[in-house]
Amino acid sequence: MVTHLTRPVLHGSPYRADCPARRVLDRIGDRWTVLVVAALSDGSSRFSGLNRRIEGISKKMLTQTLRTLERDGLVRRTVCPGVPIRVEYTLTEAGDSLREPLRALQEWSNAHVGVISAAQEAYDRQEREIR
Amino acid sequence: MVTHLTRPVLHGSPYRADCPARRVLDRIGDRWTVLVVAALSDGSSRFSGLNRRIEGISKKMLTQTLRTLERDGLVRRTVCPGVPIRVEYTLTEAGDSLREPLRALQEWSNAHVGVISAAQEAYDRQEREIR
DNA sequence: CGGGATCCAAGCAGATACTG
DNA sequence: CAGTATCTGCTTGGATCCCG
Repeated sequence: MVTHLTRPVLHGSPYRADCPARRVLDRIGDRWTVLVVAALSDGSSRFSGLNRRIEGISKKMLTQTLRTLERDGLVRRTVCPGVPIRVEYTLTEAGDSLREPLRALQEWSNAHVGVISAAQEAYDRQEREIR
Repeated sequence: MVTHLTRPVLHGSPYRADCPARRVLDRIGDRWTVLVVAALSDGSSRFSGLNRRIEGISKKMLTQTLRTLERDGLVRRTVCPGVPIRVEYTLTEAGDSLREPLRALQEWSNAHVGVISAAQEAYDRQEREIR
C-alpha cells in the first residue's frame, strides 16, 4: 500500500505515476482495502468484528488499512469510551460512493471467472505440451 | 501479482481468500495490469510501444504482466515474423469488457481526488498538532 | 478491546547483461 | 525487436509481545 500520496496533479496522463486515477488504484489494489470497505458496508463496524469477518487479515494490516482509509476521508473513526473500549468505523459519504464502482468490478469478476479459469487451463496445457 | 490462481470456487464469501472477485481484484490491484489494459485500448499494441508508453515499467514487468493477462484470456499475443521480429498484443473480448468497470473506477478517482487530498491534508495537520 | 512497537522471512521488482 | 536470466535490495506483511 502506498502510504503517502504526492501532491495532486490534476488529470495527468494515465501513464504518469502522478495520475490521480493511478494513485487511487494503488489503494484499491492493495490486498485489504476493498475487503474492508465491503465489510463496512455489510454491517460490521467494530474493530474486532472486522478482524473476525475478514478472513486472513492481521490486526496490523487491519489497523494500517483503516488508518489509510481514515486519512483519505473514506472512513470515520469513532471512539466509544468505556471498559472495554469500543471503536466504531463507518464509511463516509465519499467512502460509500466508492461501493458502486467496486460492485461493478465485482460483478465483472463473477461474470468472467468461468472464461478466465478455462483460459488458464488451456494456457497451462499448452505450456506443458511444449516442454 | 498473484501468478497462480487456485481452482474456481463459485461465489464463495467475499471475505474468503478463494472468492472469485477477490482473485480478480488481486490482478487489478497489481501496479501494472490496469495501465497495460488502458494502453492496449488506447491504440498501442507492440511490445516496445507499450514499454515506451507506460512510464516507469520495466521490460521484465511488462512481459510478466502481459503473460498473466494472456494466460487469463484477456489479451491475445500475435507474433509477426520478420526481421526485426514484431509482436502485437490486443485485448480479447473479455479483456475489452473489463474496460467499462475500470473506466467507472477511474471516473470515481478523478471525481474524488479533491476531497481525498483535502482529507489527507486535514488529517496530517491534526497529526502534527498532537505531536 | 484496540491498538503500537519490534523483528524477521519471503517475495516482488529494478538493474544489468545476454540472446535469437 | 522482444524478450530471458540472474542478482540483489527493499518493501510487505505475519508473528509476537506489550500497553492503556
